[in-house]
Amino acid sequence: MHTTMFSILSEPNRLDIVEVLYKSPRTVNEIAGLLKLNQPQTSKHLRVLADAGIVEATPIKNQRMYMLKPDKFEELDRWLEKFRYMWDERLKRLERLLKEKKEVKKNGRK
Amino acid sequence: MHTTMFSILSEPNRLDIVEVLYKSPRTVNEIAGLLKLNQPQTSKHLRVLADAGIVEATPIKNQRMYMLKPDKFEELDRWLEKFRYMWDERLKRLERLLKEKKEVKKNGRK
DNA sequence: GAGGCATATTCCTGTCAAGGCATATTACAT
DNA sequence: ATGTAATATGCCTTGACAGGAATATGCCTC
Repeated sequence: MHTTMFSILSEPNRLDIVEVLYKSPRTVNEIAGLLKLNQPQTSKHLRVLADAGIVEATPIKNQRMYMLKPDKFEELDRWLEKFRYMWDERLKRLERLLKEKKEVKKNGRK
Repeated sequence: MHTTMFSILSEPNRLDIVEVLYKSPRTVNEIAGLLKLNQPQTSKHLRVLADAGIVEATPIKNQRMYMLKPDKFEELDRWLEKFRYMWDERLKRLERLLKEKKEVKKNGRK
């Protein structure tokens, strides 16, 4: 279900975290510092993100390095694929082409 | 901001509405019927979707025909673009290629 | 193994948004 | 103009969830 992905990213701070991690992996305190969040809330958001598989952590020394996991984004991308027909010009051209062919057929039958 | 798009689609019934409208435009009652929602909540959800520009209605007789608007989906798609590097194999191949070129350069300098 | 950072968890509180139900509005037909 | 079907809005209650502050846990270093 995509609703979980959506609801998780609908929280502005979490979206910001994703935008930060998209540039490079970060520790909790780095994230908190960059986004001016308190450490506890940062940890909480990261927990939510991690539970959803959007993010993963690898321990390094005393700290935890968080980074994005591709899977959920890929999933979302595949879902969006369905709607691409609405604006994809190549597809529109294809449609026009098919229409023309139909016309030709019609005229041919006359 | 994409948070609005996300928060709107995080509501399961609204996502369902989008999935229905993706197949074809529908009137309010049709949607309510298909998804077994009460008419008032359906109207409310449609209002939210319309206010966000995800959906638009055209009056036809006594009813309102709702359909998807491409813009927001396109926007979302462009946003996702940024993350595509994470799984897109073509890009990974490209990266490898660039790396190889670097190596060649290095060796050439020796 | 004690002290010190880095991170995680808990409890509390307030806010916000969805559902249910009643009702209002609009557009059409006659 | 009045009745009627289609849709929209208002009000209320309830549940979910984010932030704040305090505290707990984990993991190094010495």
